[in-house]
Amino acid sequence: MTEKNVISLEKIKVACRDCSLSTLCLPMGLRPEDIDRLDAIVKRSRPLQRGDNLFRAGESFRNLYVVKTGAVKTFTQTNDGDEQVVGFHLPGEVLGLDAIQDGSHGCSARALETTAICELPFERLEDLSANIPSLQHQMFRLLSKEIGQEAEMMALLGRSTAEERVASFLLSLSERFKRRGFSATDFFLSMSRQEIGSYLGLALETVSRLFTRFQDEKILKVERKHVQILDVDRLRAMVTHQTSVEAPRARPST
Amino acid sequence: MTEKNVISLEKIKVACRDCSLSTLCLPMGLRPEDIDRLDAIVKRSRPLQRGDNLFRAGESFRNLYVVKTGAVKTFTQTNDGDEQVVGFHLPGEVLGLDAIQDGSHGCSARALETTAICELPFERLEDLSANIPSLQHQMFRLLSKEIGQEAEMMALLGRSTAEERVASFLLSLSERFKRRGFSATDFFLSMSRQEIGSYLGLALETVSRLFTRFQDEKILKVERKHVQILDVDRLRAMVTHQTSVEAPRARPST
DNA sequence: TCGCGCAGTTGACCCACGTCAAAGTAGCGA
DNA sequence: TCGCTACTTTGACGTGGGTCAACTGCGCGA
Repeated sequence: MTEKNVISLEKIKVACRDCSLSTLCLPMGLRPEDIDRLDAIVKRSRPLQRGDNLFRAGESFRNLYVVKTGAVKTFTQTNDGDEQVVGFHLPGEVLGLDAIQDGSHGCSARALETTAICELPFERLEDLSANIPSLQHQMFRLLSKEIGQEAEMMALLGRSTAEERVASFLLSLSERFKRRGFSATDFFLSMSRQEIGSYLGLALETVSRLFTRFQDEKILKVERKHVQILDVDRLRAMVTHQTSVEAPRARPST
Repeated sequence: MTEKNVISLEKIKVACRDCSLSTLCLPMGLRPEDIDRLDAIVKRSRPLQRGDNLFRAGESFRNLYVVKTGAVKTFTQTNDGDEQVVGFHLPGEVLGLDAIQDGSHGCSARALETTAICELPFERLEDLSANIPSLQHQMFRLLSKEIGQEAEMMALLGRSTAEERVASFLLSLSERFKRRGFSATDFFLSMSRQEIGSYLGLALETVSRLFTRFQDEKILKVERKHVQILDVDRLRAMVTHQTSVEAPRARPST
């Protein structure tokens, strides 16, 4: 409606082959002609505004969604009414994978800021996968990666202190921003302390206190949503309970 | 080596089409001729004894594994040395799904009791999937199901009290045994208190205390590994923080 | 059959974090 | 510009469950 939206609409109409996310997203590792076949089934709709739902828990499953720009949270409702954040999704990350199983979404997804989305009709994606071996392989990898990441998160929630959880969360964001070409040490949080706490299994006050403490200890500079990481090494050092398999010789001789 | 093992060896050589797990396992929903094609790539090796490793973290990924009889735990090492249990796997459940992504196993798998395994060479499974649409679909569902279950577990670890975790664990085992044709209310735990605690993010003492308390409250009868559930409804009532989406109208009017 | 060792139980203690409360602050609509 | 609301910070307090320690008892091997 505003001029800004018109500009966004132009921007999001980029084909997969020209998209800056192609090394992170589904097309990763596909041949150019296969990327075009994938591109042909992708729908690119109007961007979501902060607070808009992408889908709701219980809705029937038709599409996978990829974040193109912006950020999305996924969440469920607990029996006592309040929401449980299940994940945060940055550009290039896929949503809806848990819904393939029973044909309906197990969680809701809502934009944390203005967000552009690519929509992938799953039935057509399945057809295409059966015809493009490397796409099928890529799909399996994608699903497998999600399983591995969730297992890591389970380990974090099961074993770690509040300090480790917050440190781990910040490092995860930092690395994901970096891979997307943003600063690894200076970024804005699009989610509230409440949402971070819900995701990490902590009270929002605990998250706030840790941000303050990290700032006092010159590890971070925090001003509301704006975070600067001043000492990555000390953050890394906090994450001791992390599963030790995936990062062998992380610190060569330090 | 003993006569028992010889008998087991006979038993495990059952083809998929004759296997009692076929409604739980990968062949679910496949046409008989496709089941036979799947069966042709399945390897059935000698059973594992308690404590034997099926695979170790870091080993290169070749196969998916399905538990045929027995039970397996998957686990990682934490940086401070001790083990973190990631999952327990009963007959019909698939292991190794997280390894598809980067070609090596992110966790180790060890038999909790004498266990028979079906081995599925993943490359051949991929080829077959590309040729049998319903198998590809089944693979996607399988991976998706794992994602959904892990998300549920994350919610449990993030929000719940020790009581809820133990109740939830017992209900999960109960339902899984029931689907496999065993008693839902009378079963043996093949894992130690330590392992249960590690899985649930609790100290082993806390697990023990809760078993004792549930017994005092006539909800359970526990004698070491032998558990009898006396009052399922009260166990269910404890699991209040569970995500409310997947079980609508669980208690119609009660 | 005995004795060792490990799994499980139980008790005592205490601390990390949740809860409750209140004050400060940014952002937004009228 | 003001004032409302939602978010964040900070403090005070209580407690669930972790930790340490001692005891019990089953199961296995000699």
